[in-house]
Amino acid sequence: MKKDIRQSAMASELAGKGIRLTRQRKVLLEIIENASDHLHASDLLRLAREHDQSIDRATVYRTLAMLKEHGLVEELDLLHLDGSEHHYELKGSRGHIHICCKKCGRVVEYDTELVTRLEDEVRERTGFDVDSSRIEIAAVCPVCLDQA
Amino acid sequence: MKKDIRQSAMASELAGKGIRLTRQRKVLLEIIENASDHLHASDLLRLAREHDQSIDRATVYRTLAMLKEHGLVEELDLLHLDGSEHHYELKGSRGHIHICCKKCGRVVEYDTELVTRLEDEVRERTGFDVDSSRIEIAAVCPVCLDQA
DNA sequence: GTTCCTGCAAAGAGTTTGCAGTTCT
DNA sequence: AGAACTGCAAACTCTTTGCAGGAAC
Repeated sequence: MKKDIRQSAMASELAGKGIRLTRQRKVLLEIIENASDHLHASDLLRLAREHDQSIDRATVYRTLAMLKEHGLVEELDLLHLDGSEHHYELKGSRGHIHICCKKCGRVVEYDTELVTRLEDEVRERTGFDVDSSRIEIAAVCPVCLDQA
Repeated sequence: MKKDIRQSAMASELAGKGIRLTRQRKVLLEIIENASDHLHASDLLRLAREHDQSIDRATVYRTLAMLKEHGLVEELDLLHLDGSEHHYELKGSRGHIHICCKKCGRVVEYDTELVTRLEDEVRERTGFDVDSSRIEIAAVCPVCLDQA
């Protein structure tokens, strides 16, 4: 019993704004929702084409831009440790950090209450109305440390 | 009495590594050291050409890459709120946060002990050897808030 | 004098856009 | 029916590279 993409949080969010759920977008949303990694546009295009050969690069970029604009995905660049493409992930409620290994390229996520603390402190001390934050750390992972 | 660029921290750091201080690099280093803003490559090129018309784009990119490699400048992208160019700033000892106003594009820096706390926590809890961190916050500044 | 660095020009990655036709609601 | 969306192809922005000559140490 496969989950219908039309019932996902993303899709209903979009439906409410009069945004059409096309065949191509169904494929893309499904991939993004089930992705374990941080995809970039070319990953997404490749995966999408496994389902539908005709999906175009432009559609992928336009869909990502649309999702970003509606606050459903977040753009990362992971410190450009792996080329200069942008990576995308579902926007979650809790703020988290991306830790990128400079040697092997592995990216792990880390949750901490300090992110919220930081945002609160900025809000209080600077008067800026904080919308979102992006925290990326360049490091060397334990596995690579052992090999050094 | 103008400060000699050869005595700057950056220049002596480079001299120690056998890196040549060319006419072009003197101009670029001086601009970067005195910059109040976060420059991007095209800013830097434009400013450099006011001093020396013949400086080439490629030299600017190569110099920035060299400085980054030697840990003298840091690359930022400021959440791509203002196009997709990379911004650069002198690498300071203390970690700081960049807060970017989504309306007017203004970028302010904010220092807090929480950055160090965060890095320490990541080190302890994940076993990653933290090298550097980049924290960027999208927000609306007080001035723009008033106008809303 | 040798090695490193430069300008030039061309290529490369990643992304965006205009347009004519198609699909969604 | 009408607006929104798509594929295609071309354009565009930012950045990198090969090469032959020039400058720093």
